Amino acid sequence: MLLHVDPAGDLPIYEQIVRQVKFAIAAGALAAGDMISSVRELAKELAINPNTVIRAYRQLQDEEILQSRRGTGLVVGPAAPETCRRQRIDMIRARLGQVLAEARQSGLHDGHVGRLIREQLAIAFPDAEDDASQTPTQPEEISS
Amino acid sequence: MLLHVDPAGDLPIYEQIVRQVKFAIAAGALAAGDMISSVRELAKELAINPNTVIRAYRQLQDEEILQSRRGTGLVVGPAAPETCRRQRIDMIRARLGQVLAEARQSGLHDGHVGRLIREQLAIAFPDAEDDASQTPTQPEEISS
Amino acid sequence: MLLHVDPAGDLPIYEQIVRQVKFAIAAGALAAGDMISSVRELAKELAINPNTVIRAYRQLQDEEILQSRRGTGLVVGPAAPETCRRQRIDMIRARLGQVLAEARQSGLHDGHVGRLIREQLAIAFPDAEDDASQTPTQPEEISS
Amino acid sequence: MLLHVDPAGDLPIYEQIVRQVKFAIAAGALAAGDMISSVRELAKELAINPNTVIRAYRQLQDEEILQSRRGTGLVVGPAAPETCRRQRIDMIRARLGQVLAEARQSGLHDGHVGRLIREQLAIAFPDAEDDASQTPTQPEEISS
DNA sequence: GTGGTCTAGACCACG
DNA sequence: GTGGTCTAGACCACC
Repeated sequence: MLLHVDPAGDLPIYEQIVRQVKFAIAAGALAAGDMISSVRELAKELAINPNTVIRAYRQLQDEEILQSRRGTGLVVGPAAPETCRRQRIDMIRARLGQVLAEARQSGLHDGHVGRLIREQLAIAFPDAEDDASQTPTQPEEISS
Repeated sequence: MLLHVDPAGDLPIYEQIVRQVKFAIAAGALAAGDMISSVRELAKELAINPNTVIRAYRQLQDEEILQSRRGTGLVVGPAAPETCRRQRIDMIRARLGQVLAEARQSGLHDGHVGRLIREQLAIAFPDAEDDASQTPTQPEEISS
Repeated sequence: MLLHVDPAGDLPIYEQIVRQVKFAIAAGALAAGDMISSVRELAKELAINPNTVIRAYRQLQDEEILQSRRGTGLVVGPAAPETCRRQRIDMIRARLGQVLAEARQSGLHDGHVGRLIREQLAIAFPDAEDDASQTPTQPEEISS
Repeated sequence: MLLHVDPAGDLPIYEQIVRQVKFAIAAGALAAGDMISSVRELAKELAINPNTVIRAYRQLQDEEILQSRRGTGLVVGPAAPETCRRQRIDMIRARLGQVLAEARQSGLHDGHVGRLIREQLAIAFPDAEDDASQTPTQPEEISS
């Protein structure tokens, strides 16, 4: 399992693990029934304490993303792929909603927000031919 | 000053105050030179610990958004409106960038993201005629 | 908060805490909005490690039984009483179903099972006038 | 031998085997002197580790439910049927006592509990005309 | 004072 | 080998 954590990030390490496992499942890198890295393995790989991994795995079990096979290890649950794909959408939607609501609350006009979105979209998805804004907008200054 | 605080929210209370004051200034609800609620007043109004208000005001002073006027109280600094407007843009831009980066990392295609953006934009800015996507997009289902 | 744990019991200590808190809420000893013993307090009271209490409290938070008020402590969530009362019923129902199913699977006749039930019922509810069943009780709804 | 094991269940696999063998003997499906599946056979049939079967069989030998017949395999011991029938009663009694005690501890009234019992009884023993209790049965000995 | 995160290490049951 | 529980103690942010 190829995952990476940043001990100095704003999210707790265990949360970073939880999210990355979910992303891996959502993206299909882990399928239902697959075994996941053992606690000790992952702890060594990430150079963190096993308890931190245990905590992440436990949360995933509580959400029924992982299932414990006693004495054997943890496997991806049957409903996990669908759950993870759904959660991913919901999370993005919620966070988009938050930031847009804040944008409005702070007095920003829709025009400004649209420009900001196109700008960031172009950074995040450079390969896509600017899909949300196929109008020939000249890259004007984005000011207050 | 009409601000509202959620003690169960994900952000610290003092941070919520800081942001809302900045938003109020950016939106023009508070102008340079205006006086701001006293610590005791605001603490009572929001039913929170005065120390929390003090901490928020102190941070605003450190950023030169507020200025102490001896014997009178705190007033909005002369450069505050411009500062707040600039910060607001930077913040929205940064958060948009974050959420879009995560969307990509989680394996979402640009098409999905575009739909989600238009969806949330329509919620946050219901009056604007859907500005970031002036193409005649059919309102298809947004699924996985 | 009057709770008691048995470190030698079959259930983990943290689980015992979780259940007893739920029982206390279901029974009305703790109402929505009430603050709960602090982690350190309870840990000292029960002579166990604070981490064990934290784990129990965290699980209760995950189930939205408790809510965290940053810097203040944990309070009983608004929906907790109803949730706990419902869970209590569901748990008893499930365990009854299990043991009865096992009784049948092991070849026990309904007559035997009936006798065992009356016997244990008389022990658990000695004050109730005999077993709860030979009266022609109208089959009302089984609710909270 | 028709037994079934759930690797994700709450009981250890070896315990599940032990119980099911005992149940089969108590119910008469296995009689004294009958041979039992070999370790390898059962392990293959259940798709589990032979060590797990060994552990289950060993426990059954320790309880003198099974006896080793040199060069032949394991057979059901002479006293096994009676032992299993007795244990079955004791187990059901104990578990009933537990769940009823918990019901009381959680603040449930005897009326609720009575209803729950009748409800689950009707599910577990659908053929018996309602619950076994409203007949004035003389409290005979509870034997096999 | 409060909860929250992380580390370190012991001990156990299970397969 | 696997996960699970518990202890001990450090450090942090928040109120």
